[in-house]
Amino acid sequence: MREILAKIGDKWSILTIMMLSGGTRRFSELQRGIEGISQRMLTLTLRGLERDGLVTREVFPTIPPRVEYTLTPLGRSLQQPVIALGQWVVANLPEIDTARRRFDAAAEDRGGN
Amino acid sequence: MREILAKIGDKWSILTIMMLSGGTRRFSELQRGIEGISQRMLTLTLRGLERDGLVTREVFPTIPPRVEYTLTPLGRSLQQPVIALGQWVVANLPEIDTARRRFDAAAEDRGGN
DNA sequence: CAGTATCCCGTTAGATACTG
DNA sequence: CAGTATCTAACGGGATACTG
Repeated sequence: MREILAKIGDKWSILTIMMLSGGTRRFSELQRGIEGISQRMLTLTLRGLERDGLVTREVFPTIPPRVEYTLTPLGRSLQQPVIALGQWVVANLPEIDTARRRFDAAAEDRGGN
Repeated sequence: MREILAKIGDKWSILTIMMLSGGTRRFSELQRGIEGISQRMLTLTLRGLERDGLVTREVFPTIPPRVEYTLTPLGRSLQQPVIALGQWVVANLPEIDTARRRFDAAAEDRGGN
């Protein structure tokens, strides 16, 4: 369970699932949509999701090549929780930021590093 | 947002929040409840959650010392999404496991190392 | 009890270069 | 386009020892 949570909860996995919630996407679309992800990490993330049965990978042998990723039914069942989490983060980002500044300022006062 | 997700999505944070969903807990209770966490990681995780305003830390200057951790309102607002995620994992663990074995077996066939 | 302080190693992720 | 391969710096996290 720890291991599954670590994988599902992984930031790249969450962002990828959020992207795929909008429907089938190509590799390059995902990379453009997920800010900051490297080619390597996108590949590894997609392989992991595929392995866990959350995503299917379909290759079109055209030139140039084209690969499409789609959520499986299992993957879609994960949408609700994951999107809820994502929305929570977006909604509460300002409050977290404030809390951090307060915490850091207090640490500073106590003789911060 | 990436950074917040990375922190929230962290396995220890999720498990800690799940533990604290049951109410206020002492340091040692948390350590016993979260299987596999080290003293160091529990301390670091709690500091992070405290910094982000999700958890409060209350020290009782008794002998022996006693420290209690409680979810803040912000932390409690995170309960729903986090617990939903945890429940999804528990509910779908078998299916994920099956998918993995299938995937690994297929890789094996294709000459997987 | 509830930490803090070190040491240290394995994994991870970013950058870069190459390919079917 | 959609990867794979390789190298390396950074980080995570365990073990251990010490303390208010």
